[in-house]
Amino acid sequence: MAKDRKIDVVILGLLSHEDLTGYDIKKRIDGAISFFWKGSFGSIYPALNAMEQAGQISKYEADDSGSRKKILYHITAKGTKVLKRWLNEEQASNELKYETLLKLYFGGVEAPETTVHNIDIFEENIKEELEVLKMYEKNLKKEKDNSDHKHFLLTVMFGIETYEAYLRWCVKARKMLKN
Amino acid sequence: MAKDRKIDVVILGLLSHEDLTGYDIKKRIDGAISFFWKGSFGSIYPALNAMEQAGQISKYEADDSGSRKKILYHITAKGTKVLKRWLNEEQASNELKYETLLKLYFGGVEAPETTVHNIDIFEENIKEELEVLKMYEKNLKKEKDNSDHKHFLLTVMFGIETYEAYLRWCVKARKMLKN
DNA sequence: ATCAGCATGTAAGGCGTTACATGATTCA
DNA sequence: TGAATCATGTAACGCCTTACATGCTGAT
Repeated sequence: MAKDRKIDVVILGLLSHEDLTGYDIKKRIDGAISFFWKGSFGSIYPALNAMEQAGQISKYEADDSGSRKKILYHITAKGTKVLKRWLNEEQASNELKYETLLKLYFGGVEAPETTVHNIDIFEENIKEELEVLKMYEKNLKKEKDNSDHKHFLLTVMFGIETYEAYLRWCVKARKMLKN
Repeated sequence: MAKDRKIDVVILGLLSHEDLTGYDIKKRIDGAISFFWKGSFGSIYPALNAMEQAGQISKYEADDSGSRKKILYHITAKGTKVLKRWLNEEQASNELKYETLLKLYFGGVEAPETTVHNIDIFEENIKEELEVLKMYEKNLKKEKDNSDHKHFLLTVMFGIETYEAYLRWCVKARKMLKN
């Protein structure tokens, strides 16, 4: 794996469940993963080529009843090893980049209403995202508990727990700003 | 401000309170801000030059009782305008990049103990950081409540609220993984 | 004397986004 | 017929980190 290119393990992780096209991978990333990780086509396709060169994944064209070209990727034994090695590494970088908090921190140079307004917007967005996560949770709880679903559910629960904490904080913060 | 270079507003925000050297700015970023924003010398010094060229900040050498060179930066009226404009922009990018959650999401390919171990490590780190935040909170609550301290306190409270949510989740998650 | 911390900066290079370019298929 | 979605990729460019380079100051 290229030193710090984490998109690699995202791809390997997704391919460990099923063969996918680059386009599929993008869709998966935009789904339940999106709240803690992002990825664009501009990073996915080059990574797929590099990883195939490195022998971590293999590609084949879908013999899908004629029609258009569609390149499916499959994880190799080498790729699985890379994925497992990463899972067993202790260090993990966890970073928050919250512009809302930055605006809050420096909010003293403007009127309190400005800060309150920024909190309102943040709250709106979080409420929307929370709804989405709760929908994911509902769907995951319906399914029979195989090992993978349990893991997916845990990340969703993480999201719900933290977003609810955010919302509690919004209420407190507004109260404090209005004295 | 260069289109997406957010370090600019961090610098402007810090300079809106007091004149600082590049080195000071780095220290401030590594303090209470660090849990929701990062910045290195390699981004700070070039940004300072660019912003001075743009007239958002001005520099002068400290006439500080002889001794070594020390360049202090001061925010200009133009810089203040940029800062305020940013504070009043509605859009704000808030992103989480949590490798721990990625490892959790793909944890199904390894033994549950691996995932539990990753959660343990995460929990340890959060506990440590929570202690630091609580110390900040204690200090901020001691100080007389001027407008700035209120804003600083709110970001710290955000951190505490979310970190406590993380810790609650850790307990739940471990329980679920051990059945 | 030596080491940690103060202080400023540059260079290389990686990562990733946005925008562009292209074209097929499906559905209304 | 036209729009949305499927599908693959490239190019330009910007941001930022890491590592390097340099030297002073203050404390032990």
